Amino acid sequence: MKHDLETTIETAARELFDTDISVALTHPEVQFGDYATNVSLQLARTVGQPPRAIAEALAARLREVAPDHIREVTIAGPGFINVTLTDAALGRSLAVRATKSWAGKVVVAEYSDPNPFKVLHAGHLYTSIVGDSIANLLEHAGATVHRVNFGGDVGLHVAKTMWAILQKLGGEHPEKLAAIAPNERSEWMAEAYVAGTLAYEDDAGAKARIIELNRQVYAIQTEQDHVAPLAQIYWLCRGWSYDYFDAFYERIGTKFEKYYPESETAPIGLKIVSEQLARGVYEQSDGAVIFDGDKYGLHKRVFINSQGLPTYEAKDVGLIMLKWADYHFDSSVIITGNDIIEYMKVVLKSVEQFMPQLPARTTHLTHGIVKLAGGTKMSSRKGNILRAVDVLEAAAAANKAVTATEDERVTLGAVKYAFLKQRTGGDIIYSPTESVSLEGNSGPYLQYAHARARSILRKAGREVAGDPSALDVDLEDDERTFVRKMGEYSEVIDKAVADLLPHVVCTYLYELAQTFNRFYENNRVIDDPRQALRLGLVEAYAARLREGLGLLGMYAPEKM
RNA sequence: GUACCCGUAGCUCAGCUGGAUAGAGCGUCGGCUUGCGGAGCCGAAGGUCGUAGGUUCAAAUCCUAUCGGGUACACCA
Repeated sequence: MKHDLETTIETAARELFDTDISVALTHPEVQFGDYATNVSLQLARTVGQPPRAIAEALAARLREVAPDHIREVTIAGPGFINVTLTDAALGRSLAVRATKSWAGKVVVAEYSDPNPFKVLHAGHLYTSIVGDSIANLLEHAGATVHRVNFGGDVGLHVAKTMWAILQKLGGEHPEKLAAIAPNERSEWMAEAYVAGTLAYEDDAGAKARIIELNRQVYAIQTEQDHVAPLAQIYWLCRGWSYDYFDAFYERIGTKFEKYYPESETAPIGLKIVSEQLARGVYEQSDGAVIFDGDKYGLHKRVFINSQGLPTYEAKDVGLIMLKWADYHFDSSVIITGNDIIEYMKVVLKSVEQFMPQLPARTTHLTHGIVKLAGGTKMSSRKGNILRAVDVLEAAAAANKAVTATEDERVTLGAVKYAFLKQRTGGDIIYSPTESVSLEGNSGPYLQYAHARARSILRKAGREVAGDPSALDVDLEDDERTFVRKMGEYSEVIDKAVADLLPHVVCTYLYELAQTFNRFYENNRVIDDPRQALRLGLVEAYAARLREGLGLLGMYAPEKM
């Protein structure tokens, strides 16, 4: 309907004024109608007529063309054209589905990216939730999405943790690891990382040993050594980290089909960068291999250090190659923090020099960091971080205090919604007491709204629901406002998918629930003469809430 | 220093491919329950959209400058 109207106006503009203009209808405030456009204001200059005159001419044409869809066309203000649909046409808008704009496309979505041997902090929770929702949006639009994860199972952070582990064990004694209970492992390793990092900074002897351990860990990987005591400790603790990640992802309801450890991408990156060094893409500088981004308005970065070890840059080159080999994707979406925007530009620019189709298919989406209210900055280095579990537990405590229930699916919904309702890109201010609120514009508000709608349908019984998209009665004002809001659903989803912005869904669902709550405050559904119609509307409403919450990775409860 | 991002109500944020009186939530104050789920609904107070110019019939939205905050800029990830 919307698209038809836009085309109609564009055609009319061409015929009446011999001019091409792209029309994008908007939803004005209810008082003005269902759709509005300001094309006549835009055309006034080129056409050389007053905007209201242009509007009148276009309005007249609209009235002729679609009398069965349009109830009224009015001109308002300086020259806005406002269109009010017939109730039947408005009802038909409920049957419109979101566009399958990604149908048939293969997408690799990389997000979360925690490092083994380190703790999962609030930022990982945030990036995982955002990434999961974006992947959901792509899937909903028809894409085949492969969710993958990238992390450093080699590197200095591993060596730091390993150093402290050796201290704790009193040497290379892998057998002593059996004494660590499974539920204590992640905490035990997190402590080791903090201790190792402090030692690296404060103790020259420890620093030298850690650097040596770093080299040894690389060697364990390249030689696939599973026998030496140090190697046994490494593989066991590495496994603990992945177990810990899997448990966390299961808890928050996301799942990856593949981890790409840096140990796998590093040798490939090293090989590719070395090959392309010979072809002049990369160059030698002070003993290292760099890419000179200055030529492209970017900056220089080291891909292979002067010891011949691949840096993160080369590992990322290897990752791109592996993803391509594994999936031959139409699109690769990488979701990370803002801090690596410039870094990623350099890496992609370098790959563009020898495989231009890969960067062309890659989209780097970024988000801000999670800040504690009050401006405290978190550092896993110092150990004064807000861990992912801390956020979940603070939310659980808030939920319990308000509702006396402990449904983790509701708690998780509160956290996810609190993070997702803000536009991706900026920093998130997290306050344990306020951010994860259970009222107002919050996850539980929407979950409660769904439970409430389902409750109405349950109470009414199964025989009553009709198909509101085929309604043949005139709508009352409150009903009409409600239907109109529901009719926007597919447009909103299309927009969220086009921009890959989950908060668009959040904003809409909240407005939708508010619209229903206002309707429900003043109108009966059950035992009303208009029960059949209204139950149909409630059913359509509940379906939208459920689907929309699903896109956000949120559970839509029947009761709560 | 260079580049990029951000500055909208007391707080946290929508709105930003220019358009009709700048919207929510929280907080504050005041109402609604002998009714299908009150985690709800209604109302009030609260804003020079950082500042100054510019473009335009029209600027929170585009351009320039400036102030403030953040991030990134060679062997960490």
